[in-house]
Amino acid sequence: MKIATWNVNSIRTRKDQVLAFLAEEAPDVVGLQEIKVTDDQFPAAAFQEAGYTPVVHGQKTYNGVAFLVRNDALTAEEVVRGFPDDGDEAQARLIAARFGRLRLVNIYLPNGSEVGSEKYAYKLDWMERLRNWLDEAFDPAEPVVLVGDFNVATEDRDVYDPEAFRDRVLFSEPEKAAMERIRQWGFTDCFRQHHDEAGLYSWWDYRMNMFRRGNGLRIDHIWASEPAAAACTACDIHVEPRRWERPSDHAPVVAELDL
DNA sequence: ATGGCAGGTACGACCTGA
Repeated sequence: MKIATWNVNSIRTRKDQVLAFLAEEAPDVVGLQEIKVTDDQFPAAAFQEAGYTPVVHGQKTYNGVAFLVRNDALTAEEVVRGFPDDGDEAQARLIAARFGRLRLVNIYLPNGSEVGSEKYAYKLDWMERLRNWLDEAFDPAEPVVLVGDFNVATEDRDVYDPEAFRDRVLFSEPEKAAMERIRQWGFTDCFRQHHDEAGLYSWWDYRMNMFRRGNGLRIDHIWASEPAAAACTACDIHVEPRRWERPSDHAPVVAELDL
């Protein structure tokens, strides 16, 4: 099973790029983040024509997550949109579904804005809620995969200038500790099963030619529970789409699982 | 210390991202 995750920074703007990615990679399922549309505004017909069914948890202007599910491979069952205690006004940042034996969770973790800000507190709280919900809803002895834009870089080798980011948002100690607590639910970072090098990134700021200069962060992740991690034969960041015209600032991450 | 680029909203200037 080929699983991908991609923060597209608007599905309407990135529709053709996502279609090109589907045509090239033929993933079985893709977790999208920052679709920035309500469910009814998602360009579903174009993806259906390409053989993929969108399963959407949308929101106007900000956030929004979705799966694209290859019709001839998988069907989404037991779809979950948001945390069980989310109110009607909640930000659309989580969608989960069962695909056969596999439970797949797709998240757009809050950015946090600035250490010490209200949004930063919201981020840390959201991470704690995620861990608590994982405890309630899933069993780490089963195949569970968590994908998405985590908005946290966990190690120095995932940051182009660790000293500049030290104690700043995306790389602060409380964020890393909250991330570690989620990992301890029972996850392994699929990417680090297959790559040890520093300097492999999934996001580059649009400004200051950061991509051309090779200055990025690895904040988009595919984490797997023990049985899913044991089945992971490859995990790679696809840098090419970041070179395309009008790119997302994030690159897709792709994992192959022998499930 | 700040803004730098990009998308959305709504059509002018601001909010958010990371």
